[in-house]
Amino acid sequence: MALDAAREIVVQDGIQALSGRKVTGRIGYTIGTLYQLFEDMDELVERLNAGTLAALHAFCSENLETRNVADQLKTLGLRFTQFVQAHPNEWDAVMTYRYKEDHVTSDFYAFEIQRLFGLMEQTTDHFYPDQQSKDEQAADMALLWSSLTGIWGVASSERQVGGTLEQMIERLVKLYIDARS
Amino acid sequence: MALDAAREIVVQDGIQALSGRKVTGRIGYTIGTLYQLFEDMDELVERLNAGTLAALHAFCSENLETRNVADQLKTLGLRFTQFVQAHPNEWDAVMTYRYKEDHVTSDFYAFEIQRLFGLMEQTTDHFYPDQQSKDEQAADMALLWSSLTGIWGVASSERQVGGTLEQMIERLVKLYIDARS
DNA sequence: CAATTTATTAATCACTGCTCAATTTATCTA
DNA sequence: TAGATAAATTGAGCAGTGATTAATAAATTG
Repeated sequence: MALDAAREIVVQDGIQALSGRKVTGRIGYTIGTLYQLFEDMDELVERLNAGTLAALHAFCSENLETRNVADQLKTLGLRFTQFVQAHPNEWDAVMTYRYKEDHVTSDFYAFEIQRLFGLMEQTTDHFYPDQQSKDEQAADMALLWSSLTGIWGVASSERQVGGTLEQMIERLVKLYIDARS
Repeated sequence: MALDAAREIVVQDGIQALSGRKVTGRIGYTIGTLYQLFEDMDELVERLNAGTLAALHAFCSENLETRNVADQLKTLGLRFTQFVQAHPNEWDAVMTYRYKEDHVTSDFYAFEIQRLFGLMEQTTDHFYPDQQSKDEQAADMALLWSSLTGIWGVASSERQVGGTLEQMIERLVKLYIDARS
């Protein structure tokens, strides 16, 4: 219930509008109860964001393997764009929420990130045929993921430098394919 | 005085530790005075961050043109790394501070961003010889800048996926050069 | 000197995350 | 069923936050 309410608030008004009292108020409880459920707000948001990443993975991975290999990465980029545009505030929460200084990433969150990396690796395997180039691939995937998130940051700051989110992601994918083909 | 004090706080304890009362307390004033100087905290932080961007530009641009053209972009990437590592909290403030919903970017801030873009264009001009490819270049610069910021985000989340900041930026620059050569 | 303008204060408001003793509700046992 | 134990829930309270504003203090005028 708490997580559902939290997601509702984020979807409607963004992560900035999320507060513990709003969450509990929405489900007919008071603030104290929330801290029986979660250690702190960080944990609540981390669970919320893990759910968003799971939804992104589900959306990106459906029927992906049926496509021809060459276009899989482009499809992945396009689907990422579509998901983020369909869930702007939830994605904003994933990208911009700042955890406390001493926060350590939970396993369930790391799992979702890992799963997304796996999806990217799966679509780029043909660029890295031999086994010893797997480190190269991992580094490239990290680069692609970094760029993806960076592009979102710039594209969502409205100043419209560099074109739309879709255009920029398309450009990134093409740049990568040009360099690795 | 206020901006200096604010920078001190950010340098020492990070943007999360910045508050209006801390700033004014440090210079022997009280909170009310701060709102005579700045409309709100957004304006204070924006001026602070503009100063950081100006310092980055100064550091990146010195003696850059004396180097051979082919290595200028690599140098730029390396200097970015050095600056960010030397000023982690100030750069974190630039990257992670979230302005209010209705905040519009000030001219002095846009100027600093534009100046950095100019520096990048200057080092990549040889990839875009004819005039009609200038739009391509602008889009590529936005992509590079986006990726740079994204890399910082991933590299600074300590989980050390994808290597160090320096390694990832080097990889980005190489990828770009590979694709555009 | 007196009037006016400017600078500064500190109380106040509505929030936030978080804690914890007290209370209520639910479950289990004799 | 009655009583004891356990679990769930409350809400006041703390220490902060950004922002406002009437009152006060200081500086600058004519």
